[in-house]
Amino acid sequence: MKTPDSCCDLKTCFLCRHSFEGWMPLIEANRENRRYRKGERIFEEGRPVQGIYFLYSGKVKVHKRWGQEKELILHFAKKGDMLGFRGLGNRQVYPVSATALEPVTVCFVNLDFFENSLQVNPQLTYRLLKFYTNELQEAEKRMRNLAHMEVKGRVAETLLLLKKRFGQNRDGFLNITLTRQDMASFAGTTYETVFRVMSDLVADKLIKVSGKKTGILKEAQLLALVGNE
Amino acid sequence: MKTPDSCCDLKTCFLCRHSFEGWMPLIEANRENRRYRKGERIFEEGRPVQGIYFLYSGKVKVHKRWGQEKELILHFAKKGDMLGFRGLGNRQVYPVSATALEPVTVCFVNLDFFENSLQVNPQLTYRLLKFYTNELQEAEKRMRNLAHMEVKGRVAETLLLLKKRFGQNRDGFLNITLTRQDMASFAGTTYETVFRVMSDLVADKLIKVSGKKTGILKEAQLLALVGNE
DNA sequence: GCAAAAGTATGATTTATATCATACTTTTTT
DNA sequence: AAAAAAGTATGATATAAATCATACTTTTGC
Repeated sequence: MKTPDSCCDLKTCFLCRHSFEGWMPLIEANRENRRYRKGERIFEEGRPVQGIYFLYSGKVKVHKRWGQEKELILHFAKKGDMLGFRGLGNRQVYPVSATALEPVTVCFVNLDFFENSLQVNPQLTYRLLKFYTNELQEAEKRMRNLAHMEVKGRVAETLLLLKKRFGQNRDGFLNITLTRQDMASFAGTTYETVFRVMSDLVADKLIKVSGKKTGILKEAQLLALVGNE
Repeated sequence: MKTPDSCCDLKTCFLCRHSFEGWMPLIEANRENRRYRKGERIFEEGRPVQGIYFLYSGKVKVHKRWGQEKELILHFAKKGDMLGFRGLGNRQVYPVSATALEPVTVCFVNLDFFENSLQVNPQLTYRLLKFYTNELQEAEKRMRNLAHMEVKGRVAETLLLLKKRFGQNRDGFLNITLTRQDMASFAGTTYETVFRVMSDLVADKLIKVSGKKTGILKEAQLLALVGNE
């Protein structure tokens, strides 16, 4: 059942990296491995916070609902990322959902244990604080972009972010395949518009598309579309 | 020079509230009172982070540039609020600017001292972490709204937020007056559109406007415009 | 393995909202 | 106190992007 990189080694996750040595046995005692199939919810917006998840394999989207129909994807998570930390605030419900984009394995620790870990490991709290600051900066930058940048720029930005986060393989395709709908939900637009913008980008040879794979050809020119940061 | 509520009393600010007793003399030694006139910059996006500010009087807008012309206002700060904390991340530059909307007094502590305070006061770090979590939740909620909510809803939401943050006086007017441009920059739209939407709201008797004062008449109906959260 | 559901591709149409233009008023600066 | 700058008010026009409509393809569930 346990494969080397789909299970906690007590060394790589954020919690383990920033807790003091003596705390490890407790982490080991409190962690729990979980698996999810593609499309499965890891946690759901509005539900009470259960705990924090550390992603060991597979990719996950973190998203927030609007009405019945629409959603905004806030984050694409990969191996090594933390999930559920957005729920640590005063309201003890998840403000977002997380859904597996592929088969996923996580290490789960419940909220009480995580809170205890914070109390006992000041460095963990401090590191997490720094992490949050960066998240907040990112969020507010994207917020401004949603308010003022036009769709083409936002799609270009999305592609660049995907390359940065997931990289491209030797064929020059992104190491992640998303539906147009997910691309749209991240860029804050509709899937038809994503389709049109990407057609333009293909025509201009800034990107290539083959089936559901997308590759970035001219990063600099995409960056130019994003404009002044 | 020192008036009772425009100067640090070593009790009310976030730093003082969450530091242990013995740390107070150091805070006292390291704090610095500063004043700004209306329209003056407290700190500027892109500049190296100097430190953290605690607002003692006056109102402040926190905003982020887009290109030459446009900006998005992220936050309206008032007495008791912290400023500059968005700059605590890895990049040691302010990701936003802060501008006084009225005459302002702040208590300033430099970055090194604030970082030391975090190291020495785990409870301060923990409290700040909780604070950030809530900020991140707020930011991501607004992000989703900018992506999917229509302008009328965003303006309604802005008015409700202003009431919640600043309250209304006995005449039923908000305790803050903003230019249409600032309203627009917060709602992520143009000042002409804000004007039109507010005209509608006045016509429907949901709000009242007198000169530059705005009052909310029917909160429930404004909330309905915002729609499902 | 087949049916149902989800996703893709595209053109036509509509609509919300930005932009432009202009006149007037208030505030700030000198 | 006068001049300049910033903000307000409003209508006309333009446009980016959403919505609608339809056909086709791929994936998923039973």
